[in-house]
Amino acid sequence: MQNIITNAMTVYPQVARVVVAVDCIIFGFDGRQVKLLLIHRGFEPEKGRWSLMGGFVRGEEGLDIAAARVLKELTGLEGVYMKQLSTFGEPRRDPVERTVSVVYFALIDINQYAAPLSDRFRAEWFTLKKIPPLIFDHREMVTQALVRLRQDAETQPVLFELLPAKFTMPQLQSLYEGVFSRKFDKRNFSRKVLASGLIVRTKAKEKSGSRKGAFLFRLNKSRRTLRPVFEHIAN
Amino acid sequence: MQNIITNAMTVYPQVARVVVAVDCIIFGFDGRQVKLLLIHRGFEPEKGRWSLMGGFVRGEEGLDIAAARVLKELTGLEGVYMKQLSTFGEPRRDPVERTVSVVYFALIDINQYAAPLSDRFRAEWFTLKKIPPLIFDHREMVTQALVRLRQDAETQPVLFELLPAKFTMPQLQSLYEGVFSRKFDKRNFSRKVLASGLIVRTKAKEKSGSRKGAFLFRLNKSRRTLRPVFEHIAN
DNA sequence: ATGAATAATTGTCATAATGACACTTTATTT
DNA sequence: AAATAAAGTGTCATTATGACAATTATTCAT
Repeated sequence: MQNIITNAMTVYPQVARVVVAVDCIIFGFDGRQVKLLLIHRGFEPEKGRWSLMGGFVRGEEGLDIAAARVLKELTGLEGVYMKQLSTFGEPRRDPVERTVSVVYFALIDINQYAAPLSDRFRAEWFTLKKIPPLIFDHREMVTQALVRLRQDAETQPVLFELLPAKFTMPQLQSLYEGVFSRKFDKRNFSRKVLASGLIVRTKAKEKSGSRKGAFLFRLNKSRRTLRPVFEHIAN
Repeated sequence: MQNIITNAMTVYPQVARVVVAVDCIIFGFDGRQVKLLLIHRGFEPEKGRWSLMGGFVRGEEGLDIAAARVLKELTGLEGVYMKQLSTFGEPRRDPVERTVSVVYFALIDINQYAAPLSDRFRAEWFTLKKIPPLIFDHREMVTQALVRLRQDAETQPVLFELLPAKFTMPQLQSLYEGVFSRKFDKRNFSRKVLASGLIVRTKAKEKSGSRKGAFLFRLNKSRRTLRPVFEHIAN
């Protein structure tokens, strides 16, 4: 494997070169609440303060790859599907040196990923209402991610990423309520979700957390977008 | 004004530094069709081929600022509101040197901005169906921008950015049809748009392009999102 | 065994939004 | 005055929505 920049290659003259970083925002759902994963930053400046999972992009590494690597290194999480959110590049956002940061975000089912997070990593989950002060512009990143998450969730069935393969209707509703910070009527909620044809009821029941037990649902194999696609101007 | 990186400042050791660029995608509407603005690239490699408006971010310059400057330099356009789309950073996307490009996009009313584009710039408008081959990954950037534009237009009244202050109902419908690449029923279309309360009919008529003439509409002063916000899961 | 307690599940009705559909109006041109 | 071209407008059947509360299934306590 060779270095991509060899002596023979032309390079753009007179152009500033800067450090490029990635930051990862991981939202999780534990069946009750939507949470955000944070770590204690491991190096100066701001060492020890709460931070998103971030790191520098390496020479021969694409952005998506870098984000996956950084997440793995700092939390042990692997195979998490992350989407690019936005890029932050104010000249002084990082006091050490100009750093442009590409932000990724993902949704996961906390219970599914509980194991890797355990010991050697100092990552912790925070509910959205109790996010501690974060370094740099990380708080702004999270705010933007939430806006985007809600926007996406309005038009696409993305929130199912946060659930286990089988889930109950009350869990699904809590999830939506958590993400949108509001309550829904349970009769209307289930009517609407079922009408979408996206989920199917199984025969099994989940029997913890309630005396009666709740039926488990799963995603319909033939996943589609909710309603052929939402268009406020249609036909 | 000082340089932000002084000798006294610590810098991150062992970290790769790369060129950061911005590329601008400008969508326009001329009353009939949605179009894309392109220029002949002015430097090697790929000099002379069609390209988005791009340039390098300077040392002390934020990303938004850089995008506005680059657009101005290459097209003369000023005061265009651009939104960040996404960042492209595959290691070999630019064959000269690794370059991470932050992509911005905007919507404008072509007629309003006709003047600045005129002579000394070699920018040209292309209909979406006749986009020529573009350099690097610019075609992919445009594709993503269109997806995003449609997504945004489904939930927010963004398309009005593409229209002059006063516009006719048939123009508005053409715009939506152009962006979504489909036809709408004019009765249902106007019913729906009017029901949103977003636009108001004026007494004036636009009398070119039709014998009868068409009433002019304007945006309602009290702009809101179309319907309090679209939620596929609500209440 | 019985009853109390807890959370899940389910239905109605009035109103609003949607989609399919075609004729009338207005002003110009011939 | 008639033809033409595009703009403007109405109905109806179907579906989606939002507001609303009683019933069911199970466990726990007595």
